[in-house]
Amino acid sequence: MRRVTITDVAQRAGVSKGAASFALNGRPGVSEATRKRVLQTAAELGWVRNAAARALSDGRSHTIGLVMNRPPRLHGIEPLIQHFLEGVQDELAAHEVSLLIQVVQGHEAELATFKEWALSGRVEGLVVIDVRVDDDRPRALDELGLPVVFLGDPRYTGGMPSVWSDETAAATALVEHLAGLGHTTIARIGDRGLLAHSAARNAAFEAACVAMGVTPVVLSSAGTRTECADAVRELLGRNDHPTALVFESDVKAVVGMSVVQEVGLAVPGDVSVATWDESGLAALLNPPLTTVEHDGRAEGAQAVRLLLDVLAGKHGEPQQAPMSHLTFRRSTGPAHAKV
Amino acid sequence: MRRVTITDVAQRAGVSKGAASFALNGRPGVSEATRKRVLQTAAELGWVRNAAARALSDGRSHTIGLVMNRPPRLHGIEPLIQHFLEGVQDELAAHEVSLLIQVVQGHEAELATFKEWALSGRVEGLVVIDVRVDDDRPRALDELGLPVVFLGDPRYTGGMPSVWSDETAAATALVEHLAGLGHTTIARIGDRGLLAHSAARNAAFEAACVAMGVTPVVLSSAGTRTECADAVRELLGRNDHPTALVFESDVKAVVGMSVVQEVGLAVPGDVSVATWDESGLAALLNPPLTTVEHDGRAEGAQAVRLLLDVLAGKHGEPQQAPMSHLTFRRSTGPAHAKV
DNA sequence: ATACTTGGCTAAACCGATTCACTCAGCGGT
DNA sequence: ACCGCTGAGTGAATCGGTTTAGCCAAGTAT
Repeated sequence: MRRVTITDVAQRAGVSKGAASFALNGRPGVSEATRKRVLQTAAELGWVRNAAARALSDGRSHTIGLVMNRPPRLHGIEPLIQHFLEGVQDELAAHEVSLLIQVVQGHEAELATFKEWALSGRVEGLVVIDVRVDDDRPRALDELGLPVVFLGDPRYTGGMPSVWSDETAAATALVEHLAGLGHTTIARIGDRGLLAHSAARNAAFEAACVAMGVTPVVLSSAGTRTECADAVRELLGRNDHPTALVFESDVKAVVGMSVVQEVGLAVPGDVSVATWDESGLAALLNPPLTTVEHDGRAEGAQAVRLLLDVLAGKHGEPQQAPMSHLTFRRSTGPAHAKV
Repeated sequence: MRRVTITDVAQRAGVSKGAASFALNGRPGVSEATRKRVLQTAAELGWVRNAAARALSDGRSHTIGLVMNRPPRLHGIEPLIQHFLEGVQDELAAHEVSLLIQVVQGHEAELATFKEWALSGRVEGLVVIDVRVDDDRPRALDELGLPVVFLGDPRYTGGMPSVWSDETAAATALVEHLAGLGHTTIARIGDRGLLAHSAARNAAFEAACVAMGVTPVVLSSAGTRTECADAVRELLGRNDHPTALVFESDVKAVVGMSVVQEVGLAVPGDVSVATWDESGLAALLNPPLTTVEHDGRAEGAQAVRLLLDVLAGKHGEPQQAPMSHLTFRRSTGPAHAKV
């Protein structure tokens, strides 16, 4: 059984191909009566627009791209990405745009994908994640002329359109909470590789500590879970080790807490633990974790809205994502060992 | 700057459009000298084949699809899926085929996506994951006539092409290990919703227990992490509670171990713990987890190879994935409480 | 009554590739 | 010298839409 084309619909409805196209795309040029008739015959015949033909003729692929360049075997897809993708798809579906995802390994492969996509016209725009502080993708993409929205601080994207979150408020609230519990040395175990959001959290954390008069220890060497474990082991081996640990993600917090146990310390008795980027695990652990949560789904939707605006020719200023939110749980408690 | 088309390349190389196409696609019909000249000019001009035009003219989209219908807010993308996607992409990249991913919520939305893709010609074939024991997608896809490879036991796919793993060997080895340690009641906390691979594991686990003379307790109600925690809490509250717990994934094992601690029991002192589907977390926990691992990446690549075979007109029998592998770690130990 | 607009529609060009039906030159065989 | 054959290459049709130029009838202004 042959596929139904717009010509079939037009014939059956007794109009020309062009008129059918107008009707099916909601443009002026046909009477309401005709439009209705065309739409109905299309439905009857089960017509679905051929994606390739449309892309070829209107010069737009109606597809946006996303490259996941996450070092293999290091971190799994941290759970955040799923919520993010859900938000992306929700928003795209509402506008009948598809998402092309490419999983690559390595920076070069990522840039090559961008170039191929741009030149083959496969995507009209990109959402770029995992912005780094020394990121060269903004420049590369600017050269390619491919519309793009970054997920990260505009400071690192050359002012190109982006969605980012100011972590100051959450970091301050978290540090205030811990300082209030009597902690005087607090460590943050961040990612390796200087991801922009990680760097922003580092800075916000450090500033908050200084403001509260506590000593910050900031580690940015824990990209992998193994490195995270090693970092915590080293931290806790110090003489005056920190009495509170703040992690970059809940999975890393799990790893960190294992190390705490392993060296014979208790949470929160000896060491308090908190984390960013929680994924539904925090409340179920023992003890439940204090977390800074942000809404990955909302960010995904927001990024797509911004990208679609840019594609529609609007300006596309960087936008701030919804504020992160702090939830207190039992993993943080009074520091009694010292003070 | 206009995009470079094949016409540009043909003109510059002094041949017809048709000849250029032959040359660029490695088909007979042009001399070696001409082919080389065309390829070189294409490279010089930076020509990249327009995806839409090619799809339209040769009637193939050179794209396969994958729908992720994972209930939102329940489990995150369990880590396995990332390795799987990596394998998929590796294999696809080698054949210049793209991957279209759609994240949907709900069964209806998934079927609608299949239909839309089939009718719009957006994808040539599908990889379908998370096969359930009562899955109606095989029938639906058969009706649509869309080539597909399932990731799951062929019993549940109506014999359509699939990649699946026989869990018998791994389950037997695991149960033998635990029985050898003196455990006489062993529980398996599986997923809700009767995923085919989960059911297969249940069955293999149960059979192995019977063969070894130990009492199996099989729960299939722990789809979400919360449900998993509740299930474990209930299990450990029983009079003669199981002394060994086997989980469906490492993240669930983490949740389960929290509950074990919470009720004042120790791992592996009072309760042994093991898990399937590990994602790099198992070795880092305290204690490190005994695991049944399988190679998601290899499975992804294998599924794509099979699908490409099917698309090439070959027959496509169900295939077995590489065997799972058992790794012993400290989370499993002797059962001394009873026996 | 004539000219000018406007709404509704048609016919044809076009997007950029692939593919098919041919032509043409050169070659070998008889 | 003629015939057929083969390999190289051309030109046009084609895929299924979108879009543009233009036509016609009805309505409005003059």
